[in-house]
Amino acid sequence: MAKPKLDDVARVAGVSPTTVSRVLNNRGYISQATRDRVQQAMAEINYRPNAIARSLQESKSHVIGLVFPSVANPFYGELAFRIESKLADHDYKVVLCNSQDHPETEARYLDMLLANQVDGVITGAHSDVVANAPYLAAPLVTIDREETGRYPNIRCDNVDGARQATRALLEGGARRVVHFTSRISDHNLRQRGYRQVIAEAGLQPEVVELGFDTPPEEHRAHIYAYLEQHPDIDAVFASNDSYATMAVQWAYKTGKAVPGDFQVVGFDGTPTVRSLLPHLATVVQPLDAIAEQAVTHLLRLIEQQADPAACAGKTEVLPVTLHRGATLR
Amino acid sequence: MAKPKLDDVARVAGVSPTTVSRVLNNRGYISQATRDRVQQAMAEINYRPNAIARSLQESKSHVIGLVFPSVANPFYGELAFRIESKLADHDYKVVLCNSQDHPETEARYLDMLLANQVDGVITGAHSDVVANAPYLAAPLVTIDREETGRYPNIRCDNVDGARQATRALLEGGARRVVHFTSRISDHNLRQRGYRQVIAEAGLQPEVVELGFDTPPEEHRAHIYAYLEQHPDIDAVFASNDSYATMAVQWAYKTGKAVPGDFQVVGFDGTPTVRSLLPHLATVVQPLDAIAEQAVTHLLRLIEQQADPAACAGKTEVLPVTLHRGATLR
DNA sequence: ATGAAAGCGCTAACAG
DNA sequence: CTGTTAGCGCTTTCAT
Repeated sequence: MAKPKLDDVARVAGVSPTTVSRVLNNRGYISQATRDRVQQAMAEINYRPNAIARSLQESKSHVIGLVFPSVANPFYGELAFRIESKLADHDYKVVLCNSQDHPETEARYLDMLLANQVDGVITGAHSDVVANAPYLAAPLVTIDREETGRYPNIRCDNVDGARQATRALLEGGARRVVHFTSRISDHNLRQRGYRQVIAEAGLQPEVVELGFDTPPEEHRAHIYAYLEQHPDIDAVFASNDSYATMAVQWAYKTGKAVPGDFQVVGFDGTPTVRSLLPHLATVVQPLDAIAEQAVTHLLRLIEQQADPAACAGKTEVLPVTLHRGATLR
Repeated sequence: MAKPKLDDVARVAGVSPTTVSRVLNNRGYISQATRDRVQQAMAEINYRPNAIARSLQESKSHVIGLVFPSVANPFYGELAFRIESKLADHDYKVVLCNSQDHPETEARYLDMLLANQVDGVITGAHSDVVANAPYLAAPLVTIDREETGRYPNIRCDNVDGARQATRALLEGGARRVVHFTSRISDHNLRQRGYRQVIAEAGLQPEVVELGFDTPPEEHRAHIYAYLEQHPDIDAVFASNDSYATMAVQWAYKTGKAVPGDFQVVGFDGTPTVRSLLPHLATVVQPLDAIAEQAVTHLLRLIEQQADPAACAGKTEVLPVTLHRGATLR
């Protein structure tokens, strides 16, 4: 037989649909007797309310869209896990979207999410489509981006992290520190921190761009080749732990002593990477705080219907910590 | 102003809602002139169909529930990424659920998903709630479980992987191979493969249970303590790469030569781990094939309304490959 | 080729 | 305390 609906419960219990709805939502006055009869009827026919019909009625889906480059990347995987868990505590579901940093993919996902009447969106995508979309129908919070002036942004203190990392390398005696990054940009805050400290030390910055959507093995080849060609580089500050690990592996392969001859610091420091590679020095992002803030901000926007314009450019910058591991002198 | 609805388009275009619906879905006959007028009206008021209303009407949500222990774990993160991408190609959305292997959490998620009228469920959860639920309203496919007899299961060849790993350790000269696993069980196929090869070699199996929902650092402590107390262990077969890495780290710390004095093989071999730790020997699961099969099976169940009973116990066992790395002699 | 009316499953006025 | 009625936004008979 077909799925029982509210009307079926009403019929079995011998009451009106309204009454059933009332006991379901615990609204209004109902006699204990009726309540019991209704509940019994529900149990009897194994009734489950249809959330879609409800959503249509209240024009609220209780769904949040999560747009990330890819949860295959532990940084986003960890974040997605935390965000989903926290949202679940508030009875929100999460629709997962892996944009792979393709602008068109991102745009398609955004469209899809809006068509699905999501109550909000959290995005950590790199491309600019989502974060620069004109004001959306749903509240949106971005993670780890430069300010857009449009949507709130939650991120760690990238400049400070980069400064700490670079300074630590110099204090360890590095004379030539290269910075590997995905994309060169003046807005890139990790790059900015690196450049600051390098300049303060009277050195020349050396930033190598590895590209976003190229496969990991190309990054590796690029890193190896660069280090090969510049043998007097004695330190690497990488904009993520994957690049950092590749640099360390190159050093091992080449027979360089780490951190004796060659120091490395990465960025992100997810639990996954720190457990797998405890010796890797890295700037640790406060994943939990980021997730917490993103969720809190979004829910505030959704629930108290805070004025989006007011929260527009709001940014939350969370502190990082340097994990010194054993690739730093 | 409020979101434009289909009726608004109809009014602007000077036609009936039915006609608008027709051009929207490309159904029935409509004159080119009308079609154009309607499309223009849509563009004019920036109309987007409401997917929720549609879902209610067609009683089909185009949503798949994905229940995993946690996408913070690269194995599930990678799988989630692939599954979501493949489902997106077929216009299905994914609702993400991290059950953390808590049976009650899993049960709650399942309830939620059914209330939300998902068209199907894919689960890789360890606990038995989902996989042993009585026949559900929606098709369900499980990943990496023993057969339930109820739902189709997609998995890699755990027995073969374990056999290959254990055999490789023995061929490398190991005399005492311990197996670290999450949970001891006769149904555990990796354990079974290990025991088979150990028995064939006339040795005693040695299986250590580390527990599922304990934090990683407890696993590490447990592994270190066990190895400390049994100094003549010269090889480890771990049921995942996290345990394997811990064993390797213990060996480094203790000054044992790897693989000279101490060999290690893990399991899973996700791209993440292989990139971070290329030297770790591990049984590589065919992630892409697993995702592909899971999606294909599920869509088949959903779309051609294949008889669930027919597909019930169906299992798909995919081949693994041993990555020898450098922790294996 | 187009429209009127009914209904997907539920909730919210408004009565009583 | 409970029921009647209308409607969320869309699709779908059934007419015309």
